Amino acid sequence: MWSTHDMGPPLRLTRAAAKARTRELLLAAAAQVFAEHGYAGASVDEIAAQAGYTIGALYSHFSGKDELFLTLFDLHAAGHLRDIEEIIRQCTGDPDFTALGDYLATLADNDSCRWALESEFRRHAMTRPELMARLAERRAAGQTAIAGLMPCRRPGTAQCAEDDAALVITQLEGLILQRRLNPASVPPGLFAEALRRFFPPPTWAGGG
Amino acid sequence: MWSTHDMGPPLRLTRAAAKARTRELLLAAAAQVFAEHGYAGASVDEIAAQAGYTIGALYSHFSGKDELFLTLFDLHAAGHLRDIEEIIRQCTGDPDFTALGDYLATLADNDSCRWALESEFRRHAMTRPELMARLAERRAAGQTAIAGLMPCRRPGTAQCAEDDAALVITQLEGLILQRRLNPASVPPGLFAEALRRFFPPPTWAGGG
DNA sequence: GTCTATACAAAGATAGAC
DNA sequence: GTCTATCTTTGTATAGAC
Repeated sequence: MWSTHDMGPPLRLTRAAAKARTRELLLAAAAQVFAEHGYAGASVDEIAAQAGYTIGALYSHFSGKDELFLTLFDLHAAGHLRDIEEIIRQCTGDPDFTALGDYLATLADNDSCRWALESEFRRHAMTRPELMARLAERRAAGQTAIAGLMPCRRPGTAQCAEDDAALVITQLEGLILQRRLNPASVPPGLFAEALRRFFPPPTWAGGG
Repeated sequence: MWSTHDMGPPLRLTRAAAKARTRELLLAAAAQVFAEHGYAGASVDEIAAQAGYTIGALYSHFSGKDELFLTLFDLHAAGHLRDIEEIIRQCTGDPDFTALGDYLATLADNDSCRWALESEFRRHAMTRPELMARLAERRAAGQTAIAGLMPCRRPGTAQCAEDDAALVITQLEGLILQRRLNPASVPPGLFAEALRRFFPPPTWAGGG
């Protein structure tokens, strides 16, 4: 036995690791609560409780509600970029976008709180210039990454690829959000259909 | 003189009209405040003050914050449908969508509070099944209206037009929201470009 | 590092005066 | 129909015990 009390094995977590774990739990809980109630409607009390702690613990990790929110705001920028990289990876070897369409539908269906949270970020940013700039910046980065994939309609103009990338991103994002509201209206095949419009196959399928 | 006091002309508004006017002022103020702070962050006090009244007046017109929000929610559904009708009207006689593109850009630029409010409606609906159903229903109506315009890729299937309409709506809406975040990334011409992808011209412009 | 207790402020809603 | 005053709840943040 390791101890006089029935504690099981000594926690293998170092103090630093334990602290980091608490922080992660708080952030995950915050994501859920902010997604459900919005920034103002979320109470730090509920966030702490959702994570299995009390406000005291929360305030020892974050200066307050605002820092918690801004931390999530930036964390989700990273997640957004990872998604785009995954989408780009799946583009190769999936000429008719069936697999990628399924992936995007799954992306919409999982993480129920994620898209509500993104909507809250957007609304919040819309009335706060400094957040709006940060959001625009992160979206521009994603757009440039997608632009590298675009077949250029009018070769020679880089702007053309950027414009097309903006179309792809807003189209896919719009479809994801619509699928969350009404899954039947956006079957996985519709994602593929949308993508085929932007990335036409190298060979023409003459109807007949 | 009309009165012993310096009141100016007797208000031409009937009592019913005056009441309706107060109601409209309160609704307009509520739209602004909900857009800026979200549902939970908006205080009925600020809404009333913004309209030029106090809470007492507000509560004589609405049962509370929730009824105010839901009334706006349904009012904006009507505005949404009017937009779509206007878009459809502009489609005729605008073969390359230049005018319609400008119109959509203007739609994004005006009513700064409107799109923040729509984002709030969406986020709110995402975690409330009954609101989600109402929102999905109103969007389905708009989609069907657009579907009537679609050239059918695979004639004979009505589902095809509905699918294409879903693509058009999510694309344009996504562009409008992106333009609000960063106008430079979505010039008016990009709306036109997007529309041309869905409504190809009857004659092919052979590159050359 | 986490919890309990608490100070302090803000907001939703109601009652009654005018 | 609108305003003022008030009740009550909720929530942020802090202080101090362990």
